[in-house]
Amino acid sequence: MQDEMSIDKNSVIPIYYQLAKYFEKQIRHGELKPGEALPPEMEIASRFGISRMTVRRAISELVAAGMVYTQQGKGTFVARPRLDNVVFELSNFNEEIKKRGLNLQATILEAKIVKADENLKAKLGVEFNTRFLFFRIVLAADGERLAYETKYIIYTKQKPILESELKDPSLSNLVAIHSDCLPVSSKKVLQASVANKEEALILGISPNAPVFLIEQTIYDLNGKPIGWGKSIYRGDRYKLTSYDGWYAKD
Amino acid sequence: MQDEMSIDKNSVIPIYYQLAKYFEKQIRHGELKPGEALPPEMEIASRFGISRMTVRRAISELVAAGMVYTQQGKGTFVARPRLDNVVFELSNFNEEIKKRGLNLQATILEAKIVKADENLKAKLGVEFNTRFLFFRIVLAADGERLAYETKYIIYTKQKPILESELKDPSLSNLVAIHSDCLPVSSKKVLQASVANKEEALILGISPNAPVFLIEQTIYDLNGKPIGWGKSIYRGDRYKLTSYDGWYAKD
DNA sequence: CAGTGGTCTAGACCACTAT
DNA sequence: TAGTGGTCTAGACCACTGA
Repeated sequence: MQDEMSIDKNSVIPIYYQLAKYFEKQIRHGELKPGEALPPEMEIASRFGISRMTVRRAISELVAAGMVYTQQGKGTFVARPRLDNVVFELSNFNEEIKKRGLNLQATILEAKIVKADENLKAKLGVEFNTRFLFFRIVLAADGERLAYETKYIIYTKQKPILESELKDPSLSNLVAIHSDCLPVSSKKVLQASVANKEEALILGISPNAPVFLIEQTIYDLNGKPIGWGKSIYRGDRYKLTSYDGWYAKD
Repeated sequence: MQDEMSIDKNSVIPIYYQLAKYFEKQIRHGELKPGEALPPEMEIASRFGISRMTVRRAISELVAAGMVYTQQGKGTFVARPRLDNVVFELSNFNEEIKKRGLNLQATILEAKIVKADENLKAKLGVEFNTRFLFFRIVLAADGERLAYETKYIIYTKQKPILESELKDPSLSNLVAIHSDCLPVSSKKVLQASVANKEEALILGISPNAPVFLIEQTIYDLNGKPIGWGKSIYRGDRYKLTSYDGWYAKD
């Protein structure tokens, strides 16, 4: 029982962090198995000679990581990893490309100010005459065209539009710059689809080739839609990956 | 200035929770804008007549929600909502269908014990003679076939396989039941694809119709793969939705 | 009832930031 | 140097659980 040696109270590393890592290691090594209880908080505190609040801080880290759960009046128990929550992360396109060391290129096909038409009115529920910044861009990495994006952004300020702004395909930034609205939430819908003729031509793939279709709507503080976009990603060049359970993060 | 009225110290609702909601409301109503500072912790504590630790607990809730961030030595500031992290959640297929009030049906097409072939050996890196439980199922809702799944699960126990077990298409449960390994992490890769002839026939769609293809690998504590599965979802019946930013959760 | 986790206090010292 | 957030303590009382 050299538990106490695992915690250095004079270290620059916080005690709660050392303690959390100590239990995390026990769990990862199988010394504490799912369903088993951790020692009571007071026992941990006295065993390591630290305060109960510090123990609780450590446990709250493990709770946040999904490795343990607490039950009032009963104790703290090792959780069973949940692997059935499918969470796919698609990092920002720009960042993703740059991370791979590729040369990102954004080509603006069209950019203009438009008034809401029937289609947009239905999608966003805006008044008929609302003005929008509309543009279409193609994203390419090392000369290969990968994505085609069509976007509408509410346009309330009179600020001129800089070409460089359009090359960062982040809807929320553009909304922040060109409207008085503050974008606070966003809904995206991802579908599997096949390229139509226009998309196939623009992306240099054959019609009916598989693509990801992402529709994004951006909302302000009041839940009012203030931007809409559609993105087509080449299915043969793009994958979404999801890691869950107790991923390592040491 | 009736701030103090917003906190009821005798309520059953914890003070830190009331305080967090108080600031959340200020932020949502635009009284505190992105970039602006919250009052110093000590000032909040004395203004509401509570302890600084309780204030910190409240702020940590807001930090976890992504609504504020702290900077040591400077202060606590309202965050700008991040809307560019695309995170698609696909809840467990069973739960999703049941939530919609549909009648879920799982049909087992095939189920047997197999030894690892070259393909599986390459994918999972296991020894040649490892035995696997192999099965294929079709998932349908109200008579309509929606998904087709092929799964391999390491089979170390001699337990008989119950038909009902196979009807819950959760890989991790099956691994837990039929192997000595503890599944702790999972990797899933989602692709846009088109149905091949076999898949089209089984799902009752036309060949080359768009589908989601999800490959899942399950790992044990040591990072050793202990299960693999491939799922085909009808693209015309399945969408993934992502909400981010400051979503409401009152 | 004893034992557990949940909340809260009133201090303390520290590291970091700005002036 | 003054002001901020980060960590930690040694208590306290509460709500919930199970024997």
